[in-house]
Amino acid sequence: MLDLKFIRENPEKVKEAVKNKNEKADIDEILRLDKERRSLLQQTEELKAERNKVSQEIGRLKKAGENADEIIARMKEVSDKVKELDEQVRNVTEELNNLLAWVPNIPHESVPVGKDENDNIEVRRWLPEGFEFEKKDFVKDHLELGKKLKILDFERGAKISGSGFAVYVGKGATLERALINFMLNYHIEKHGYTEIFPPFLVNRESMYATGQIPKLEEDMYHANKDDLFPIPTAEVPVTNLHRNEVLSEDDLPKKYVAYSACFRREAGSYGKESKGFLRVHQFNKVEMVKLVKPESSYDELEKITSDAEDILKALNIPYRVILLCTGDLSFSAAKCYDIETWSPAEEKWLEASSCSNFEDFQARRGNIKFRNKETKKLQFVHTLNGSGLATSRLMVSLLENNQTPDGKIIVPEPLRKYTGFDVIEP
RNA sequence: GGAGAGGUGGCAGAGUGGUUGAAUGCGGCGGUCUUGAAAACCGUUGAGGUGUUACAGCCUCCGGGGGUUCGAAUCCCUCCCUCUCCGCCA
Repeated sequence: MLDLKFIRENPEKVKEAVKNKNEKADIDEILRLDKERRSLLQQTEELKAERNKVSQEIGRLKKAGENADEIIARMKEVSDKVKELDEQVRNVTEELNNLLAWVPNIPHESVPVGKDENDNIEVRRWLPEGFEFEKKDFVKDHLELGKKLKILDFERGAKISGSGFAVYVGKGATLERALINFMLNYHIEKHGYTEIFPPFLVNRESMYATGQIPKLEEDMYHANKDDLFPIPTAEVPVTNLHRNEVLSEDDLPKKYVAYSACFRREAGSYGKESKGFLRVHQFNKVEMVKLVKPESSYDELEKITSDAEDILKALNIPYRVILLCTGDLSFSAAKCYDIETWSPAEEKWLEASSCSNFEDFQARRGNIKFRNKETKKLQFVHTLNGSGLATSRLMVSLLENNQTPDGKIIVPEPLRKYTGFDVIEP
């Protein structure tokens, strides 16, 4: 959520952000409601001030045993009027908040203005030694590999749950688990994150705070009876750990890493991009979340991105880092890097990580503050998160890049102590 | 699922209709003392909104929402949450 005061004072900036992000929040209507609300507020507050004053006077009169019937009758009228105005204020405020919930965060000045993913900018790429883009004859895609090696079973996933659900079998399951453990331990030991194992179901307030609601509500699963949402990412429960809290400045930055399954309806997305692991309704992800002081959030964004990259370097997987343009930037983010890994079979880059700075957008929605030692004032923290990383797309690159001409998969060295085997063969 | 207790400021904890935005303690901040620190002592210390060049002023907030009343932390309704005991259960 943006500060209403900021919108009031910088309507053009906000409108530009809405336009550049391909959103459609009605800023003029917000300004109109804001004006109306403040005017109503002024009227009620004046009446309330009078009521408070006279009510005290009534108290004094009664204590002195004097008659106050006449004043009480007059105050009854004032009170009724206040009630009427309060009702109006309530309605206008609700309408205002509903609109405000649809105003996206403003992109950082370093974010290129653009329409869609075609305007994103590649900032760097990293390739293993001796890597070649040219497709080799023996290369199979992850579906074929998964089937031949009996480690992935999408047919049975579809049977028991529906399309877009994977079953990991045997060494495939072990490899998945190894990846998760490897990534968690790496971030804990080498990057100093604190591990969180969060609930996978969260309430509506949590979904609102991180910005999934209202805009993306249709993409979320929902347990109707209890109004709980299966999390689309561990970002939601972990960022919400400190919702409605005042943190000490000494506690910042907070650095958390969490494994979770992630659940997404992916409503309306189908076609080419959806085969096998490229788009699934449930996948595993190790997520990093940081709560930091505002002045350091952009340095922290670079760090969180490089923390994610370290995993890929350790696993020797080719990747590139993309700076998203305004049109491709998510609703809540001010700046975001995507990390894409190479799929030799698809011959394209697959998004495996997204590292974002939300500045105080989520913190304002979730009311996450800290006490600034210097100014002694309360201030919103800045929140960031980055996938470190999502296993599904990573698994595609991992299998495809480590396959041998005779159809085996060589397990990357760092994973072996977690898998207990070096190779997967038919 | 059943029975009971409770949700008050950063924390603990008083307060049951009229100068209570809220006693007291802890914590925080500032100071005195000290070579320095601790202890002790003194002072100070909630948030949001509106408004102002800046102050001031005013309004709201005692889990959320609604109601009664001239006036609500205090009374009523409703929802949520936490804890204890019992039951069921991976």
